[in-house]
Amino acid sequence: MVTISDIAKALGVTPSTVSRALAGSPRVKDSTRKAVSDMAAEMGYERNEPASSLRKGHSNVVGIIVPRINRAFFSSAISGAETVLNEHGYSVIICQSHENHEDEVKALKTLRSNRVAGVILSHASSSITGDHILENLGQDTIIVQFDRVFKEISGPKIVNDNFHGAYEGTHHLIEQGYKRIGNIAGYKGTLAYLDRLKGYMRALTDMGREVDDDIIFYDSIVEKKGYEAAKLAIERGCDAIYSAGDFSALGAVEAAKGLGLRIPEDFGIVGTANEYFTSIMTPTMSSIAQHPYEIGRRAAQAFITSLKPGAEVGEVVVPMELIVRESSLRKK
Amino acid sequence: MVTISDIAKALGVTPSTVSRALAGSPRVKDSTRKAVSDMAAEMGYERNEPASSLRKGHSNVVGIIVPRINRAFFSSAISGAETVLNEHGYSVIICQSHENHEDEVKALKTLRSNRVAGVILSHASSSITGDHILENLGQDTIIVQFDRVFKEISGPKIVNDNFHGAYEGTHHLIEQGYKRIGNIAGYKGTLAYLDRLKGYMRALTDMGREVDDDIIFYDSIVEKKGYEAAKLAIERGCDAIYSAGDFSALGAVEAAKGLGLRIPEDFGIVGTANEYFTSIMTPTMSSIAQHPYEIGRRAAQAFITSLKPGAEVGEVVVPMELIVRESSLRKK
DNA sequence: TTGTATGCGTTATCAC
DNA sequence: GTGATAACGCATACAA
Repeated sequence: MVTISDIAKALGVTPSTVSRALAGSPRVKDSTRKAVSDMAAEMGYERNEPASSLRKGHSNVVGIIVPRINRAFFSSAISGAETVLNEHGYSVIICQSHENHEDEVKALKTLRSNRVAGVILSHASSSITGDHILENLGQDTIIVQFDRVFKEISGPKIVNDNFHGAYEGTHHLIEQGYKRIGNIAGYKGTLAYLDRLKGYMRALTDMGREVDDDIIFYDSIVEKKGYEAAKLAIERGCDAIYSAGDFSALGAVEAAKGLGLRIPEDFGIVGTANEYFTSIMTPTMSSIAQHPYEIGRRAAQAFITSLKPGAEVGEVVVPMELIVRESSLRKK
Repeated sequence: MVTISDIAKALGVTPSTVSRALAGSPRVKDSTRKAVSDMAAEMGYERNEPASSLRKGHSNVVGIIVPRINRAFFSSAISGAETVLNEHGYSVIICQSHENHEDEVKALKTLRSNRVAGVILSHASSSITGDHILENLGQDTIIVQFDRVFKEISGPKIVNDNFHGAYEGTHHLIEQGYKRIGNIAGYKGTLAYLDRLKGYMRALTDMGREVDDDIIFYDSIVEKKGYEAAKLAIERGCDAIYSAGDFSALGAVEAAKGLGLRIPEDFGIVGTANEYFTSIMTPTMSSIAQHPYEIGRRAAQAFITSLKPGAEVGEVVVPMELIVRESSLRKK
């Protein structure tokens, strides 16, 4: 492995000069810089990152913590973030919390141990507050939150425009002539779901409808729960459902079909996330698309921006987009 | 940040003793070890990984390189690997090659720069040989390949049992009474696809059928290509298709439907990968399931095993599993 | 079983 | 604009 000392010797200068030249310091002659970078290339020099990190007190690595990597939303967000960070010379360490608070704490400790320059995270559903985040990271570690965020932690937050997304989805169902629209609302504690709920409610009241708590179902947005919620909703007179997730919306489709209802004629459904299967199933399902890759990109950009002292990013709201398909299209 | 020196001072011993105690060296008194670990916990000590890595010459990090993170197969594999590696005290750096040879080389350089202990990788489709892998990694870096592997590179290789998977899928179609079975075969250069092709051929010959190159289609296994291939196959008299991918199989479904064929009565289809949508579409699609999470786990275990000098892992073949659904089930 | 001494490769602070 | 020097925190070879 070739070191800066090797380059220095080959060039008859000192390691300090090489280090400065490689770092692009203005305090080094242009010709020297050129000579150094040429020689570095020729000798196949590559910086020893651990040494650099030790000396500088932080690494060129950004940690990303998500509940699970193998979920379309998160893997796309990571993909977007990784692409941007690489362009800026940063690598990415990935940690999964498995929706588990303790694992999340462990991940934070690991990242601090590695002296990461920043952390991009979407917290576990079992993390109720963000205290552990600040406690387990260094003071100068940049924290970027996305999707699931704690308002009380300062710094950039990249989120879906959940309110308007849900608003549009619900509004669309009303426009299509559905009379009584239930809501599969997701976990009560999670901000993203709360915003979707608010959008749903606002759409109802804006259109002169009543909000009825009996047809709002709080729970995990998995297929099975969606099925159960939809059955109850139908019992309670609903002719449509807005679901905060696509999988629960899929469950709702099955419930409606099981009860002999035709979709969209008798029962309308709009889901959220625009999962791939929504465009393939029969009938195809309307859904509110999120843009996870873009969210990941924005999160990484927020990190890069935050590197400059004094720069503030704040909250970035990424639009969602209603994709109308067969499951909610009653009018022609 | 508390260091081993701080602990040493607090305990009246030297840093070396603390270092040894923390590393679990046998050359330290039990009582001392206990005192050290208690004090470390009390003071909230966490190892400075960059310092440790610099000293040791390698880090507690494993690099994973995949074409794209946001593909179900790879994100699941990463998830499995990450889970196992974390249990053994390793972190994971993720790199994407974007199917691009140059990006893959860059990733290897980055990982070497970070002095990773090992690399787990599935190469880009544009990497024809594995030379760059050895060239850009340290001698003692453990290399584990999975899914797409270069035989010429020694070390553990974790692969699907592509041959038997494709064999079973094809065999099943024959058993169901389909007469002329085409093949959407994937890229010609990739070993995994080649093995599927061999399985397909072997099933045909075992059952006394001819292999006809006119109904084997080599190309990317995306929906569009599957559509085109299936149209040709049908023109050429096929009444069934085995596809090396689910998305291309989906294209085949559309082609058959478009030509007025009923599935499975007139046309049978078996895909590969068992993507989520296969169980939701109409008709549901038979597919040969892979087990990416398990493959990731095995890859990580192979790395851990390879840590012990002298231990050899070699090739691990993970079974695939035919999931029969409506698209190929003609007999009752 | 513990202590002493040294160096991993880089960068920052001085001095010139 | 460049050089000398020190220090980041840890792990090991050697000595005791």
